[in-house]
Formats: sequence, C-alpha cells, structure tokens
Amino acid sequence: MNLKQLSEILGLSQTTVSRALNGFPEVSEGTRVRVQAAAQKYGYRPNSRAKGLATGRSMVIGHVIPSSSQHEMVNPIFGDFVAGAAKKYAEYGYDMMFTNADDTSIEDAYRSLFQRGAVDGVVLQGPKVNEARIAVLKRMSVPFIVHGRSTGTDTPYDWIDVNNKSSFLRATRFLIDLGHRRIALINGLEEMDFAQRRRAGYLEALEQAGIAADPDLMRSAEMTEVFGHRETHGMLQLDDPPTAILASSMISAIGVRRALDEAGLKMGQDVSVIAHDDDLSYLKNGQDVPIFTATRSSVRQAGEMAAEMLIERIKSPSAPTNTRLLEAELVVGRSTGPVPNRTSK
Amino acid sequence: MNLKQLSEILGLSQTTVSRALNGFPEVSEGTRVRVQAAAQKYGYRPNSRAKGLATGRSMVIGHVIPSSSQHEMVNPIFGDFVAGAAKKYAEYGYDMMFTNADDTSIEDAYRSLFQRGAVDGVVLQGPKVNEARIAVLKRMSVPFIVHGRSTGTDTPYDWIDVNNKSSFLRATRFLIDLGHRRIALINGLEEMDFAQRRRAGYLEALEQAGIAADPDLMRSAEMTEVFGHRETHGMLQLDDPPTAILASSMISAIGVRRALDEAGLKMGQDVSVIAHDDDLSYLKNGQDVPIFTATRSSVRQAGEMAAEMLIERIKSPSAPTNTRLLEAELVVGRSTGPVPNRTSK
DNA sequence: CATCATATCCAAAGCGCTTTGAAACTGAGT
DNA sequence: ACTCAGTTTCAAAGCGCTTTGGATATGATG
Repeated sequence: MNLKQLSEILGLSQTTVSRALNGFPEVSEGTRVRVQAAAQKYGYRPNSRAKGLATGRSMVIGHVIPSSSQHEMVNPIFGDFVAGAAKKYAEYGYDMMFTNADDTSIEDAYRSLFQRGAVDGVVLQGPKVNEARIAVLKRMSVPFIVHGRSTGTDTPYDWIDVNNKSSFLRATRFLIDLGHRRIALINGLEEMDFAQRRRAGYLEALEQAGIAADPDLMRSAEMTEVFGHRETHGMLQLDDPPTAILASSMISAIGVRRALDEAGLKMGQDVSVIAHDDDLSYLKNGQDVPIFTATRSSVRQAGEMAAEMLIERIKSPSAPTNTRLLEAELVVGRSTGPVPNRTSK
Repeated sequence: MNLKQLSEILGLSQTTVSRALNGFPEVSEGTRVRVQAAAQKYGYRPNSRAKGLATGRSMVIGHVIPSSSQHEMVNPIFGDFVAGAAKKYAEYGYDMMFTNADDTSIEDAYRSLFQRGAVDGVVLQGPKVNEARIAVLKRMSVPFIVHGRSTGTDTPYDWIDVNNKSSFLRATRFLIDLGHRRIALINGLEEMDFAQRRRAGYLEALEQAGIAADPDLMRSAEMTEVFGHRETHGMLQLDDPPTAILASSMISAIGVRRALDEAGLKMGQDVSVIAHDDDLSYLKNGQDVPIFTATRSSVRQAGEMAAEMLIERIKSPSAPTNTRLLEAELVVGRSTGPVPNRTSK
C-alpha cells in the first residue's frame, strides 16, 4: 500500500493525503480524520526511503562498531549506552544504524555512512587521545557527538563525558585517607582518553599526598575479567604488594576479586578495592549494600543524554558547541577499609 | 556530489556512469576505469535512499531491542551477538538497523520496520515459549531468522540455536557422576524458550538417575549477577543445601561464586558449579585453565551464522526453511569436583 | 558498398514521497 | 451580482538513483 493507492481509494490527491497525515494546517479536520482512518485501516506506512529522498533527511542516526581486528572485543558498556540512546531516538522518531568496521577502515565507515545519506548524524564512541575521527567528522560537517573527550583535539566539538579525572582523584584520596600508600591502578588501554584522565586523577592525588608513583603498580589493557585477575595476581607477587587497587571497570574488578580470593586475601580487609561502575543493568554493584566501593556513573543515562544532544545538534547545525560533564558519585561499599597493620603481616 | 554531477564532469550519461560503477558488462573497460577513478577522486558515493528507492531493496537488516519497561535490561550477550552479525552484514554489503520498542509495542516495531521499507529482513532475538512475533513476521512474509527457537510454534521458520537441552542434560549428568544428588538450577526467566529447554535437560538427567527434582533447588529470573548471588545465598540456608549448582549464564555464576565466598565455601570443593558460557569477549572463562566448568557456545559465532542464514533467506525467499542446531562443548574447569563427604561436614 | 551483428552509450521513465504554485470553492461584504 | 479574502484541494516538479528500450558507432561479412 503506497500513497498513490491510498489517495485513489480516498478520491483525494496525493498532496492532500500526505498533508493530512503529516499534520499540515491547510487540510480540513473532516478529511484529516477520514484520511487517518483509511491509513489505519489499510495499514499504510510511508516508505522511509522515499520520504528520506524527498525531505533530504533520513531520520537515522549512525553508530560504528569498531570490531577491532586484533582483540575481538565488544565493550559491554556498549549495550547499555546504546539502549539509552535508542530509547531517546525512538522518542524523537529516529532510527539507529550500525556499521561494522575494523580498525583501519573506521574513518571510512563514518564517511560512507554520512555521504551516502544513510544517516543524519553520528555518535562517536570510545575516543582516543588525539582522536583523528573528530577532525574527519568536523571536516565533513556531519552533526556528531562524542561520548568522551579527546585530549589533543583543539577544535571545539559536542561531547558528553564523565569527569574521570576528578572521580579517580577522589577515589584515590579516599584510599589515602584510609591510610593506604601502596595503591595500584588497573586501568583501561592507555591510548583511550578516559584511561589517561583517570590516571591523571590518580597521580594527582598521590602527588598531593606526597606519595611517589610506582610504575609497577600501574597496569593498563583492555578491561576484561581475565586482565584484572592477571595483573592483580602479578602485583601480589611483588616484594611490596599493593594494599589497595583501583580498577577502571566492574568487569576487571571481578577479576581482581578472584585473584584476591585465590591468594586467600579478604577484599576490604587485606586489600581494598575501588571500581569504576558504569551501572550496567546486568551487572549491578550489589543490591542494597554495594559490593564494591565505586565511582558510579550510569552509562545508560549518558546514552540518553548523548542522543538528545545529537538530535539538538541536527536541528541546529550551526549553534555553538555543547558539552556536558557528569560527575560520578562515590558509593562506599564493603570492598574498602583501613590499611591493614603492616607488622601483623 | 551526485550521479548527475559526476556524469556531467565525465561527459557521460548517468546510465553509463551507473553501469560502470555497478559492474555491468555493457560498458567498455576504458570508460569503466575512467569512471571509477573520477568517483574515487570526487568521493562520490551513491545515495543509499535513492538507490534503495530505485532497486526496491534497502540493504539493511533490522533488529529490535526489547527495551523492556519493567526491568530495564540489556542482555550482555546482545553485544557479542550483534558484533558477530554485523561483521557478516558488512561482508555482504548490508547495514544494520536497530529500533527500540517496549514490551507492548514490539510487534508493531517489527511491522513498522518492514512495511516502511526500512529493512530487507529482521532478526528475532530472545524468543519466548509460544512466541507471538514469529506468526506476525510469517504473516507479513518478511524474511527473518530466529536466534533460538519457540516451543509451541508449529509453522516452520528459520532458526539457529544451541542445543540447550542436551548441554544441560550433559552438565547435570556430569555432576551426578561426581556423586552429587542435591543439584540446583539457577535458570533464566521461565518464559524464555531457552530456559525451558535447559530445565528439561536438567530434569531428564535427574530422572534418569532416579533423583527426585526439588522445587526448592530450581530458581529462575533475569540472569544478573545479583540474582545469582541472592538465590545461592538463599539455597545455602536450606536444611539440605545443594552440593552443586548449574547456572544459566556466566554473569549469574559470578554471583554464585560471590555467595559461596561469603559463606566461606570453596567452589569446586565444597560446592561444584557449572555455568553456561556464551564465550563473551569481555568475560572469557579464564585464560588457559577455565575458571568454571561450563557448557560453552560462542554467541558471537551464532551471530555470524544467523546473519549468513538471513542473507541467504533474503536472496531466496521461498527456499525451504533452514535450521541449525549447535552443540555446546563441555569444558571442565576448576569449579567442579566430587561431592564432599557428608559426614565430614 | 550495403548489411548485419556487436559493442557502447544514452534519453527517459519510474521508484514513493514532499512541496511549490495554482486552481477551485466557500461565504462575507459592498 | 461582483469582488475579495480565506479555505481547501490539486497537478506537477523534484529528490538521486536504476533500468528499459533505443540509438549510434564500430567492424566484420557478403
């Protein structure tokens, strides 16, 4: 069923039917009702491609999944972020398109998505330091929003981010206040912007407390459970092992916990742990009492906000850039405690 | 840059340029090279909407995210499945579209996606028992594939699924062989088809061994970490607690593990645990030695296969239905062991 | 040199919608 | 009865592509 057929059934022109359906004022209320009823009855839905061709807008927003060729990883926060964004897209009548691209062709994927007219705007996830894609998108003048930021990019752009630095500064300071001196950081991949910022916060807190940073206590890689386990296991073998560990994600924190268990250490007693908690729906940090002391910020909510900001940008492409910095909350759980008495060891 | 402009630059007709770019034989090799070079140079990419309008195909495949209104959950296996599918879509030149829909409007979402001509086919994830959506899609004659199956649906349809029943039967039998009699099942939501099949396998193994099923040992809900913890914690309070636990996902198994730790029980020694492992990239079951004894089946690979089957279906809509049953492998890790000596307790 | 097959290219129609510019119809005002 | 403003409807153009049915050029053939 298409517009032509529907209009013939109704004995009206395509113009009138189209206008009636799209809420234009120059069609009488009577015919509007009649048209809507018929559309309902015959299950008419305007073809989105034709509509897009005619209007020049696709009402689709694009995401690129960087299905990295080296480490075949899908960030688990991806799901929650996307779910949040999708919800808002739906509210505003947008669909959501994904394209897969390996590391080498990721720029091309964005370019293709937009130049083919497949999308009206794109979301850039997981920005690295000196993220090249930002310049690319800027040059193409695609409406876009970055989830995160990119140190080293000086042109302005829309972004939404958690204040990674301040939250890790605060978490580190919290541990220092509990008497810890040997504090480890199990971070994400160093080239990721968020990882840099978290480390900066961590280092600043150490410095303020006059504690020298120990490279042995700073590890970084893709934030998997196995990685958290391996690094913790390794650090426990050190002559002067950490008494506290900061983990950049709940997933790696679970690995940390496993390593501690295996070593017969009690989390929160022998070793304190603070995790960054993205508040994933399937991996809540406990029920009433949080399992981990954590810096918490809902990535799902970030997805919702990102979607709204992007839609706003699409609406007014030349408005001044918009940014949003979210503060993570520090929730105190049972994974932290005062530094154990050294002599008792 | 569009076809018209490009063809004017080249001094050729749109027809010829289009044909040259799409590999038709009736254009000389010389002009083909010339056209391709120009397209490259000016960064010409055919507008996908226009192309879709003209060809009648959108080269897009649709997924619906059931952003359930009650429990705001995003299944973590979602990410890996989608990544697998996306990879194949990309290979075949398809894009991937997502729509968000709450529980009530999910049928409508599928219908809309297809009837608007936005997609050429759809993927149905997480089928329930007596899944209504299958009939809907069938009736609309949309090409589709189901990830999983739906008991109670008798019309044939394409699906790809793990043999949930046999893998849980095997896992249960494995525990029975180790001497366990009190075996608990921490399952997914009962209305989900996979959960039913897993329970059926579990029950069959018990029956074959002459062990009466105990309703107290069978729990089911959304497979979160918190849920695994809560139910395990609860069952440990029973007069006759389980000596072994089957968990329907790695995530809930992590909760199981936490509950055991808290109770001072050693996994694999005091209590055996077997988990179903979807082989998620961020949540590998250990490195060399698996942490959990598990029934393993890569959901990412399932995504790839599903994509290929769907594309095949789109190509030949009236071919006989295609199905694929994957066998999970039983990997033995350190979470299982012989039943502890009762008297020693 | 006329004829025909083949290779190469093209003009124009059509995909299903929106939107412009105009027409037809109303009722009020003079 | 005639004009005018406002309301309601419409025909046709255009969005950027593919594809049909020719047209033209080329070269081989008799």
